[in-house]
Amino acid sequence: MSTVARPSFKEQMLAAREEAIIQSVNRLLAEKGFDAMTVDEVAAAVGIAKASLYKHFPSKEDLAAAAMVRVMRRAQQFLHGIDPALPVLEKLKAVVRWTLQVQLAGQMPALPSQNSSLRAALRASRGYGDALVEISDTLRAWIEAGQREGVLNASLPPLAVLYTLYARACDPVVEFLRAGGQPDAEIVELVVSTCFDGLSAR
Amino acid sequence: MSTVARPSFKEQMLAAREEAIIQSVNRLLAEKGFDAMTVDEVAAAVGIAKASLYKHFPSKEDLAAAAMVRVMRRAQQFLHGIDPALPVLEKLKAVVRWTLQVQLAGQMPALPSQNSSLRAALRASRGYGDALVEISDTLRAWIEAGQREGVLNASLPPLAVLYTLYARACDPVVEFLRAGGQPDAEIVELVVSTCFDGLSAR
DNA sequence: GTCTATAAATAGATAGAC
DNA sequence: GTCTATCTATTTATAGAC
Repeated sequence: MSTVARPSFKEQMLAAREEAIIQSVNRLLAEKGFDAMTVDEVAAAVGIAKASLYKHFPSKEDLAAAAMVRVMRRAQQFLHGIDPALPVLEKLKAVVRWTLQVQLAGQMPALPSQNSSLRAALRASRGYGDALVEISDTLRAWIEAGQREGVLNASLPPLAVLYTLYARACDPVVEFLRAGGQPDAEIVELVVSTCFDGLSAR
Repeated sequence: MSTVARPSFKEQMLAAREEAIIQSVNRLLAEKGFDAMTVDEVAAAVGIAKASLYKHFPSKEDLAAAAMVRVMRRAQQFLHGIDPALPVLEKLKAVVRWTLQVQLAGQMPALPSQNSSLRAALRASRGYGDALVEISDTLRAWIEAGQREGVLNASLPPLAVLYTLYARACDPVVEFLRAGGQPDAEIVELVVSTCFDGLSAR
């Protein structure tokens, strides 16, 4: 189809506009979270009228879901770009480093609170669920390999390891350390270190 | 003063009512966070009219701040009740276990988003700031002792350890693991284990 | 202090012209 | 598609009777 092979000028403009919208939403979701973010703020940040926003996205939930889907796709891209020859431990650390950098860049949307309307929208979103499943499958395979190889603690359920890695992606310790004046590069290494090596002496 | 030595009946009723309010606020803050919590919900949960709430607390921010101050005071009480003879590592693990149990009980208020009106109220609150300082001083002393004794990783800045412990108190991994069907007791031990021993094999 | 009723502001979402 | 103007519901907060 020609629309895939060569998007028309109008389609390119549309896509660019929607990308700009999603970027603003992403930043606001990271700053204040879904509940405190207002559609008026989004419109002001993008520089268009609120009614125009609603021509692109039918609701505030869809707006936020689109931003979260984009983050998930970026994560997928990052996973695909990891050198398969790397040791699994290095792969997993690279993933954590990436999520920390996204956080430090103010681009990691805050977790929606339980029973939020956003949660429902995400569950209904094909793109979000599919990406989450693919990412989880990839990470789980690495985790299980790491446990077989003896580089990861084999007494932990793989699911617990997976969730622990996910939790680092929205770890408030990043915000605490930044407020404490730590440089970004040190924050990344401190969190990677405490995540994989723990607080106890080795 | 007799009001301290023997509170009148009316004062006792007032305190009990305010305690009931704060408990409802605490639960709602844990469930939905400050922004998604409404004063109407609080009034409905307590079973009184909204206007009566405002006779006790002058604003939604004060309502939430009171709940968070109560959590901090509970934490102080827990710290004071820890056996001083325990090894520092056990003291710190006990603190983390306590915060995890508060989370699992649905009693840990969600962190207010940055630049929130609640943040400002907390900064202005004497009770909150004082409790936070006292708790931090106690924990910092234990952390530094642990590093001197060689039971804690001495290459980590004490502040980073402190913030890591604080972050466990609102760690989303608890919610993930619970959704994954783990029993509460296992969640506590998994998080304590990953926090102090890390994900890598030892 | 507790209530009912209401104010005042703001939220998400739409109408309709261009 | 973008805009201005507006609707409707909700939210924080208050007035005023008891």
